[in-house]
Amino acid sequence: MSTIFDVAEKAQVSIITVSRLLNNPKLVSSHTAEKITRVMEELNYQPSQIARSLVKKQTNIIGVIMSDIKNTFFNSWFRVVEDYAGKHGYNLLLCNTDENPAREMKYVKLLQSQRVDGLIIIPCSEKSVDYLLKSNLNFILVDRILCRQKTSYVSSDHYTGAFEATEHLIKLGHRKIAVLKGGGILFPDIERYKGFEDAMKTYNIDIEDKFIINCEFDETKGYNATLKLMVMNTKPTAIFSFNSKMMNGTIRAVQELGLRIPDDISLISFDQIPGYEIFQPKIACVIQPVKSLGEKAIAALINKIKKPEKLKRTKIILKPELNLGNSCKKLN
Amino acid sequence: MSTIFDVAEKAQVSIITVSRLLNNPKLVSSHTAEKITRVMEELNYQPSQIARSLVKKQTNIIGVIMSDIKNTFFNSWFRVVEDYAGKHGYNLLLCNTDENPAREMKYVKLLQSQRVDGLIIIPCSEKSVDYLLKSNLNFILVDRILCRQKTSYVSSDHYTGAFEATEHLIKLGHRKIAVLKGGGILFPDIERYKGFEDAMKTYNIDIEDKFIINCEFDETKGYNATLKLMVMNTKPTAIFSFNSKMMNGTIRAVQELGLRIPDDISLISFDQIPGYEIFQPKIACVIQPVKSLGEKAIAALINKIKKPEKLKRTKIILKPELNLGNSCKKLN
DNA sequence: TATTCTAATTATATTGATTCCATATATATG
DNA sequence: CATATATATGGAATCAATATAATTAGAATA
Repeated sequence: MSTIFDVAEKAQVSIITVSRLLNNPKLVSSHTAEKITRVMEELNYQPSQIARSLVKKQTNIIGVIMSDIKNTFFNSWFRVVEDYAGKHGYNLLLCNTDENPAREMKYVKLLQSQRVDGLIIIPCSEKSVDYLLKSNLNFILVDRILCRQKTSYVSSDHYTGAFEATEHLIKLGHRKIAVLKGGGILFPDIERYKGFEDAMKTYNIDIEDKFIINCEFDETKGYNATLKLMVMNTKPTAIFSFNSKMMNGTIRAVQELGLRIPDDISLISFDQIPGYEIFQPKIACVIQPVKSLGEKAIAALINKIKKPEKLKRTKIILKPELNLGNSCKKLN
Repeated sequence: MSTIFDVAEKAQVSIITVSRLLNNPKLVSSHTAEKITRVMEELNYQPSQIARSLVKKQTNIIGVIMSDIKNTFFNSWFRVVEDYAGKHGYNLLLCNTDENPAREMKYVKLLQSQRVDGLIIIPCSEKSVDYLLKSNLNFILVDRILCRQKTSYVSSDHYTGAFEATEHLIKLGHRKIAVLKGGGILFPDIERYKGFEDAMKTYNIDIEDKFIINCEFDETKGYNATLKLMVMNTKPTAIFSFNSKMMNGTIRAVQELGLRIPDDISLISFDQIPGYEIFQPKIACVIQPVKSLGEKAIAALINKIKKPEKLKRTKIILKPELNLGNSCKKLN
């Protein structure tokens, strides 16, 4: 790989002149500029971002830490972030944690070591966020609000999303509503359950413990839970899943049992299931504002990077949308 | 952000001792090591990969250029690559081109500028590959073989995949087979069409021009093409789509027309459609060996980075698998 | 003609690490 | 006791760029 020295030597100028042509071409005479440009092309020269970053203390790289890019919600979100970042001259180092706190911490330190200009993180552990707060890295949380008093964040209103989904079922006459939830550790999980709980309370409906199942956002566990639910003496009339993976499991189970949707069981879920556009019935779902979640987060982060003196925290909560589909039956 | 100087000063040692502790701890006395470690924790010190990279001429970053991470095939593949790379100490800079050659070229130069140790690319343009060949960057092509005589690559056997899919239809008695293909520019598209063509020739079946439609791998175009196909005087009995997006469009169209799969029309596609596991009927498909495509590519690349003297090119072609599903009808 | 100004170019220091070589101290060997 | 060896530490150069300040040359002004 050729360096600025090689270019300078071959063009018979000093390295500063080459550097200046790259950074402030107006200050170089057109004759010299032409000569240098020719040499740069001959040598296939690309300036080293490494050396540049060392002096400038700025890498033009933003780190992205998330759970799993295979998840439709996350990869749609990521593309929004990438496109926006690209337009502003930033590139993205992508790290998937699989909700593993140790892996998350490892990645945080690694990105700090890489001297990324900033960090967008969909965190799974408070420990990494604490660490980030101690470091002086610019970062913004997405989807999951932790250390609420100190951090910048952009998130969906999980509470309201769940409240409205539950209310929708209640207004259709459902009383026996089962919930497939996570382990109660992640922020969205907690908020969603609160939303469900409050909706039930608002309409004076008792929550039956046996209908509330921790499936850890896992497809197979959703499948098993559904099988169990549907052989109970008093079955639920509706199942509310806290993500699309568990809903996938539910649909498989329901089909295996030969039940019809929504005639035998009503279904509603957070996030669109894959294949939503194609298959019948369309499963009702709470849709998160992916585009805004991406754009507002990356915009706020870049803003923070460029104007570090402006210290106001970003606190954005976006309302999700309820998509009714045709998987919920009106009970008489 | 504190530096090695800060640590050295506070611990009252020289910077080399600090550096040595990080790189070869055995050479530092336990007493000094302890002292330095304490200071590093106090200062929240993480060594600068930037400075390190400058001296070592090695960044531990691998660039990944692909079409679109939203596509299931690509994101599954990416995770395989990331997990393997992570285990070997590499991080990934991800770049999505949306099949835009200009964007691809921009990213190639950018990654060269970032001095990535290597590059995995699912290319859309021969120009970028030519440029890479002129540069001395380590790189490997995935899925799409370009400049075959000079490059390293890992790809599916698109030809055989398409041949076998076509043969499957033929053996079920289909003669009027429609094909939804791309623009005939991308390598997999060309190979797949050859496979289809050769299968038809092998069984002495004429290919009808009106059944071969360029849908540019686009869902809406697949939808429109299907609508058109199904109102022809002589309709096809089967549709073979070259990717899952166009198949999505086909399914939507077929459902809108009130046709049953496979009774009224048989369907087969490259790649699994989203929701494959859940919905009936299961659409027959050619499944590419995602895991191998990822692992073999990243393994070969890392090998090349670590042993640059070993100059043998990697040339791997992996056979895809035919998944029969229940979307193809046997004609009598 | 001397002086001032502007445009074009360059010398030197700096960034945060590693590498290579040198040195100091302590212990072992003859 | 002198010398050899091992262990622990440090000095200076280096990597490829930019920043800051300095210098040179030519044109404009007094």
